[in-house]
Amino acid sequence: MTRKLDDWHGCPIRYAAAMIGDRWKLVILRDLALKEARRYGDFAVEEGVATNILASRLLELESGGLIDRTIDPENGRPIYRLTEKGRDLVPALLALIAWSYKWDPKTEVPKSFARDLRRAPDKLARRIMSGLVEGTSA
Amino acid sequence: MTRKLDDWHGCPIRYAAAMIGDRWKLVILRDLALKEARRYGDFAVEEGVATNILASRLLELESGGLIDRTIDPENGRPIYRLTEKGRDLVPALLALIAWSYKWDPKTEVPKSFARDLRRAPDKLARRIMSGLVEGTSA
DNA sequence: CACTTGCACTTGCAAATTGCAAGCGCGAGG
DNA sequence: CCTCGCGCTTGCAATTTGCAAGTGCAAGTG
Repeated sequence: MTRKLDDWHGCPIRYAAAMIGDRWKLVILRDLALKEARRYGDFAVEEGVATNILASRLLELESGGLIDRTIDPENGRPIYRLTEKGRDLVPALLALIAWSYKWDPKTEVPKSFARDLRRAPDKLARRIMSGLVEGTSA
Repeated sequence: MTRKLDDWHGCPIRYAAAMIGDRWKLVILRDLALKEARRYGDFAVEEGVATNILASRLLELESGGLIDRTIDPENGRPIYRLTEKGRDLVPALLALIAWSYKWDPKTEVPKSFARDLRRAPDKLARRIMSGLVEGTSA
């Protein structure tokens, strides 16, 4: 986003910050990982992103290797998907969800989801991640 | 950071995005959680934050309840610490570290740390978190 | 085939945020 | 007192953001 973010390698948190340290990116990843969003118009709908920002974030995520943009042969329109690198963020996203569940007094995380998350986070993560691999959608 | 971030409650990822969805905040939290940074001048040193940005991020983290600013009676200068809410982010930070370890080709995460992280992440998280509770520093 | 529609962006511009450099206040040390 | 270091604050230029409107294109309609 600013000059030489390329240099933000090395330190793991700095690397993660460069890759996903932006509220729109987190929201887009959420939509891809947990809401089955695949099309441009599906992202950050509730939050109301400006379309130019959305476009630039998608580009950054793509060039960071977190998402993959392909064209749907059925209608010529783009389809966005998480790459393996992007899918690997699921455990981190779940950790954030667990945190928000605990600390956001207005949280909307369903109790059942929170329970699964607490009892067997790895299992839940694997289930979500495998559900995201090619062709297992919808 | 922009208008009505107060409304970013409810959805857990959106909440987390509002709280820590910013590269400087992640870096500051890293310094507090993993590098024993406590003073204004200790934060994001390698990354070179502008001091005005640092000041505003510290304020935001404080008003979000993630950190706590107190005055050191010894010398009248501020000391920053993670609150319980802030400490609870450690597992999420570790998940990000694990991810960066895997995907950053230039990662500087020590192998031994990565091994602990893989073998017993919860244990590592607990160790770090308990090391951060009042008075256990230095 | 011309015409409209829906989707995926792109563009222009004003407003907000960022980064940089310099300045300020204060407690400790000399 | 005077100076120094630390923890910010301020001013200002450069970017980035958000909003609104526009463009290109494929598919549907008559």
